[in-house]
Amino acid sequence: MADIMIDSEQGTSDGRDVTDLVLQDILAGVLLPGTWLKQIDLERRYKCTRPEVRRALDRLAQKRLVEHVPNRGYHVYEPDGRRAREVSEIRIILETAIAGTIVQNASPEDIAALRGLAEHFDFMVLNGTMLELYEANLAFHRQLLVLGGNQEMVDLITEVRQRTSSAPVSQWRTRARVDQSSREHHQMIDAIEAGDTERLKDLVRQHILQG
Amino acid sequence: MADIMIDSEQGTSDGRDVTDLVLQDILAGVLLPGTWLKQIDLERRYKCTRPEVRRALDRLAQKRLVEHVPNRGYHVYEPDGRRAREVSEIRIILETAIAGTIVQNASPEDIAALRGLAEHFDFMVLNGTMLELYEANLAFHRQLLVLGGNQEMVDLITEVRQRTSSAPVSQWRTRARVDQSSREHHQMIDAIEAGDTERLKDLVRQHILQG
DNA sequence: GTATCCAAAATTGGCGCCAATTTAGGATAC
DNA sequence: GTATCCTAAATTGGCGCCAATTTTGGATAC
Repeated sequence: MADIMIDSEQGTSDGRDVTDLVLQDILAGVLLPGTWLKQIDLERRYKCTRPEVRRALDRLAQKRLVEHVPNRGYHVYEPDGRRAREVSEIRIILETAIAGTIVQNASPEDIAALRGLAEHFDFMVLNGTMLELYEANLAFHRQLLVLGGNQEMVDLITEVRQRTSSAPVSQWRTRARVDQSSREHHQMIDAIEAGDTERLKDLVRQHILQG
Repeated sequence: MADIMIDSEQGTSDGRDVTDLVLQDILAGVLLPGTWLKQIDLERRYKCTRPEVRRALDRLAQKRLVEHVPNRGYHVYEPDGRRAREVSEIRIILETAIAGTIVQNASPEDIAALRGLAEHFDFMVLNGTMLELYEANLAFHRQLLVLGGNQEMVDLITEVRQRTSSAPVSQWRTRARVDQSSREHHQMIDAIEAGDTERLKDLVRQHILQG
């Protein structure tokens, strides 16, 4: 079993549990696809106990972000093109289906809030870490989806996005890709403001397929 | 904490893990909404160890079928009308979105297989336990969804259906409801055979809203 | 240099145990 | 009869430990 030494360490004292911390490191590209996650290494890395590590790994395995191999341990799943395509298809279906409701529901305050989040993303492009960028993107999209009025769908899409290793490092490989994401956020808001459901659908579709 | 004595017991020797067994009992209405699931009771019921119980409960909590209350334990979630409606909406969106692909992809062999599963459901109406009926229904719907060509969606919908306490006992309260489900299965197959996508969509919508 | 074997080291898996917390029931007061 | 308090019993939470399994690296043979 390959022995990957992990340098930086984070404790669990900030109220986030180990599952979140491991997930962050997967999404940030620190724990690369294929990496074996040794329980004793994770204990040291995240300054936590073995049972906490085990629970986190089991949860991530249930979400299929990591795979459990009995007696050998857990490793980060390799990217799977089929899964990524299928997830994108699901997202397009769901997110375009609620476009009309979003347009209908959006108040001026909602639109202002979305603008704020889109601008926060822009700020993070220039000033933030990759993870901060990812979280700003997620915050924007959650806020957008909330306008669809189906909380289960918001949670489901948020969760489904994590199912593939569409880590930030692979999602935004170039500055041009990041800038396109940024433009599309603003264009989505414009479409909502203009009450243009079809335009919003097109933008959502394009945005998801870009990633 | 209410003390619910559970009579029947099942071991884990048949290869299914405790998570599945608990889930079955929730779906079968044996473990009712609101029931506190005491770890030591589950150990006895399923003839397994505490760590196995804990893992199962954590997994079910992650799926939001049970709620974890720190230091008090886990209880089965009460039915939530909002969640059930939202889940139905999600299912309608997804399952009607792939209706066209299902119609396109279905070979005569596929249609025959679906007929077999629909007939199996009919058989279970007359001869099976509630749980067997539930599983026959699930098998039919999975097979139907597989024709949509998106494996992630099949798994997702299967999982999402479990998110609400749409237990068999509540889904099919009357024989009339069961019979309607049975008729609709066959009508869906007829629509697929006839290449009638719109008809299939209507039936899927009606079927989901009925439950 | 490559293949095989073996023993030590490393790691996983899971059990037992007990501290921490909650519940239940009896005693007491009003 | 109801409310409050207290204590024992019950239960949860989590740690330590060690058996089981795998990996690693050195020795040996070809």
